[in-house]
Amino acid sequence: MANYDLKNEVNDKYSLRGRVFQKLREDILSGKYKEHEELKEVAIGEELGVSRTPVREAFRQLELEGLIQIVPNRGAYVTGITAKDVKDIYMIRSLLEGLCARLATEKITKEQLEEMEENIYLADFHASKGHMDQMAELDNRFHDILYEACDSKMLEHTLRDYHQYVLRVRQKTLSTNTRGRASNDEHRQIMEAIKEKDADRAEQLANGHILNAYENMVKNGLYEVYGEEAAGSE
Amino acid sequence: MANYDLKNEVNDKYSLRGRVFQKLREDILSGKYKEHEELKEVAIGEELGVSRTPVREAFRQLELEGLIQIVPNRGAYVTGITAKDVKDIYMIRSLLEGLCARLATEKITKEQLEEMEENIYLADFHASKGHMDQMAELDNRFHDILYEACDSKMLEHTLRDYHQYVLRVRQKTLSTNTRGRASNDEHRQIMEAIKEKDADRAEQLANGHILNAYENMVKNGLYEVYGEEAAGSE
DNA sequence: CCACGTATAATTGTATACAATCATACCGTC
DNA sequence: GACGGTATGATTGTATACAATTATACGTGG
Repeated sequence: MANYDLKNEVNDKYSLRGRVFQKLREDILSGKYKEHEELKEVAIGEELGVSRTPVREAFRQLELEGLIQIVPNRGAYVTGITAKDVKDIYMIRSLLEGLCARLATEKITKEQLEEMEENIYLADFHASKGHMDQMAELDNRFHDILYEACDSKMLEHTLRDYHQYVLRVRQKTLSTNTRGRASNDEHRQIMEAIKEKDADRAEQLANGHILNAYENMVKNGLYEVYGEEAAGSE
Repeated sequence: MANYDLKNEVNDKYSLRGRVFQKLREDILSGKYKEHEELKEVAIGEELGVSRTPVREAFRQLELEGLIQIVPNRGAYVTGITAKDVKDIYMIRSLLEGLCARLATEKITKEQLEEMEENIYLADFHASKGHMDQMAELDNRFHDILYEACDSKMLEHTLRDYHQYVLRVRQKTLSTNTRGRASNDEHRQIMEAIKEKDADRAEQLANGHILNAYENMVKNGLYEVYGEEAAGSE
């Protein structure tokens, strides 16, 4: 559980610790540091041109974010995500995104609804052009809007955490054109339910949307991305 | 999102940082440090007989746990929880404890089931004697068993986080004898559903159990505990 | 050749020194 | 007297020095 004040995300940009934190998070999520790789304080410090102190503090944060694991007097290791973890996260997310959509039905602002509409419209365009990077970007943004719209700091934060967490795995999942289109269609349906103030339907759709994303991911070879361990773990 | 390896809870006992972290968490949860109170690195350090370094690292962790908020170059302040936050947490927990109970129906071990049974039996005894401290303890433990039983590291961790978080507020909520008994009865029902492998019923019961706990809390004056801000915030 | 123990190197844990930032109080000016 | 600026103190941010712990390599004895 982390960082309930989003302002700190801004703050983090202005301290060395914050920059180290963000950099390491990005590098772990992007796969630069692989699972079980050891992160050494001095090495990271030298690479970023800072001393051990901010690095250590960043480590402590990364540990609580679940991205690394610190073994006392030994070191910090990039956390392994098992296939079961991923499955569990999607189960949890399914429920919570449903709740989020339900709450958003009541609380969403006109501006947020408009941005959603634009997002979906744009995604249609990029889908037709096969622009996969933009599709992924828009997909992320759609969910972000939903998280904001539910007007619950707690829920928003939890969902962001999970969403960010699975990005490690998702990576190229959306890169099949068919899923990109289907996903965007589901976004549209969710938006329409919200627009029509049908909270139950919005919840159900958001629920299914996450489960579909998971199904698709499994079908398209999550197991190749997170090789041996993930496949073998359950 | 935090500390996915529970071994670290053990580790924490053996480092200064870990001890500082635990001590501060306890003190915040118990109310020794009140909302918006400023925590100063040197003061805490002197009080615990350690230097600023472990204190700072503990601060970073507490921030990610949502217990304090760090303002750069200013200081660390105990986080305020609004009434809406509490409500949202209970909504989220309701869903997730339901999921947890459902999963536990499949995965629970014989030993866990036995401990549950014992827990409920003991709670009956203490309820009849009016031992409120023991009741609270057993209540916590019941949920812990459930979290373990679902056999999902991710879900277990998330639920623990939230559970711990609301302890700040809950404090004396269980101290009405009537809720203590009712709560334990609900525990029994959940356990029986799990025993009979009725996952749907277990989920539904766990769902309701959390919502009931919330209802009761509101009725019994959450607003007195978390005075002005909590009451005014929504 | 293997097992065990010791020495050494590498790494983390902690303390402290110094730099940067922010709040406060004081003083001068209008 | 009010406003604004500067100086001073307090507090956090960062770097570095030192202590403790752990892993590795080597050598010795069996």
